[in-house]
Amino acid sequence: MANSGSGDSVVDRVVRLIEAFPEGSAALQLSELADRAGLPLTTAHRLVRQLAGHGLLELGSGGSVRLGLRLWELVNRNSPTLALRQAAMPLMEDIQQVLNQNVNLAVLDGWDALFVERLSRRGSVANRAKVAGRMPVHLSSAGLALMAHQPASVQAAYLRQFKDPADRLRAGDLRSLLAEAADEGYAQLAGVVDPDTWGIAVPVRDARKRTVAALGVVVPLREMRLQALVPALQTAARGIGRRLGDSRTAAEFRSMEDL
Amino acid sequence: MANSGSGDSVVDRVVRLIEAFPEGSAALQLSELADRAGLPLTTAHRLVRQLAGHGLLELGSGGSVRLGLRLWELVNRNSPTLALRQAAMPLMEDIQQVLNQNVNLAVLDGWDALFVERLSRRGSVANRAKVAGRMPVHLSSAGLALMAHQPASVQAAYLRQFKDPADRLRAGDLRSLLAEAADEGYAQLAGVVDPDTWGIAVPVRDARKRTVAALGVVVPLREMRLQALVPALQTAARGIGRRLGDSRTAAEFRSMEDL
DNA sequence: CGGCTCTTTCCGTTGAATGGAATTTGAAGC
DNA sequence: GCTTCAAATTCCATTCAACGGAAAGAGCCG
Repeated sequence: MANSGSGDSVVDRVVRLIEAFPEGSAALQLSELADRAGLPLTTAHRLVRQLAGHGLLELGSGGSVRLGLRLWELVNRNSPTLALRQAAMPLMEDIQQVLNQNVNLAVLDGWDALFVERLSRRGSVANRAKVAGRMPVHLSSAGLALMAHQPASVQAAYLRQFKDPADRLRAGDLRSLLAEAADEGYAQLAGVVDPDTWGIAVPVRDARKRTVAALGVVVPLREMRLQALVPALQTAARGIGRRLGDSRTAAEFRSMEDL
Repeated sequence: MANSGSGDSVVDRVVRLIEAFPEGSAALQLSELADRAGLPLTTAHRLVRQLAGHGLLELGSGGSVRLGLRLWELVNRNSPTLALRQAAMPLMEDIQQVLNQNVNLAVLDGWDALFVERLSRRGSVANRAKVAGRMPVHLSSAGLALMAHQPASVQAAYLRQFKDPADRLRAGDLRSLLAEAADEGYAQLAGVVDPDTWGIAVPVRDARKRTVAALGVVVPLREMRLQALVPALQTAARGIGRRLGDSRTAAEFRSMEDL
């Protein structure tokens, strides 16, 4: 064989290599990495060495590989969420101080809510819904808040997913959940991660009224007081939207290419 | 011509492309990106499209390119600094609450301090020393604290840089600064960014006593009270080191390959 | 509308990427 | 200390994916 026995380009392989790291893993053995990326050991070895040469990966002793500090730096000094996070941070801190609850900020990516920032309840150690974590739209209040305010075409495409026989029921439920969230201006959902918590989220709109993010809190069931939470969140969300106004964030969602 | 007219591999080019984004830029024109990366327009175009296909880059309307959400996700859910930041976060919050000052956490990368986390003074808006920002070792208290506790070989290599005629003076100054920092157990430096602020940083050591990070604060000159700050920082730094104990962070610094 | 700039497609050329085989390294077991 | 086994690493002949100049398309502005 020669250039790529299978039908994928070098770029494809590099991407697969980076994607092959399982969530939260510190380091991987080269052979395991090759395996996970579906690459011949030799090829993986060559690519890893090249990437490590640029600092995007780092080689530990004994063939262990992990993401490089340089890559972290490049992405984080320039992340697509930077403007959003900068706009949101002060207001998220306000929420955290006033309500003393876990606060989070998510954007829509495909059919998931992707959490881009979070602040923990003071004193809490629990670390659910980590930064850079995902939750399916229908399993998170943030996801529902985001989807409820998407253009009709996106919602339709989303709901089409659930047209499968077994899920028939779900589609109806979801549709009304979304409608309700759209009407009320917030989404709520009994905690899926933890049965004793409740999630509430509101949409964050930019100057052009497009929903670019969701601002949410996770509260213990017994401390749940919608009357207090929702207005606070909505006020903060508007504040974020305003600060977002000038900077050209856009946060274009990748919509249905994924299928 | 054929495969790579110049002498660089596909991987090299992809890396150059990602590195070509200037700090904090939202989006770049394709042609400008090609220019900055030193790639023929056609080649840049092809690579960008491939990367965008995987979500590592995103294409805006009109040929604008920026880093993709997917890349941000992959790197941040799995960053090499994750363990360090998780260990440090609660104690950084303590410092922030107790002292009410800007707190930051840095690691050594080459001859720079790379800031991996920061908390702002309550109510402050100033956003200096951003996350993923760099400061040369000799211009930051964090850098000095880190370098002061590196093995002798690393320090020697570092100081060798300043052996150039013009910098002759500096080498001596630096050497004594480092020695002092090592003796005292903390480093201080009059604000370089802002003339009215002062930086103080202490080393964070892991279970094997290796200095893996620096914990620092930036305080207004008039609020400078070493007696109060240093012990608080040192206590927190020890706490971080302890929490780091089991998780295998290592944070191997890339030392002198850079020259 | 014509001139300009930037993006995108086309396509023949060719050397960089490839991966099986062989070798080395290193850790665990006897 | 010696053997075994699994891993990383080096070697190298083969060949197709990457390359990039040229040309075509897309916007934009005066």
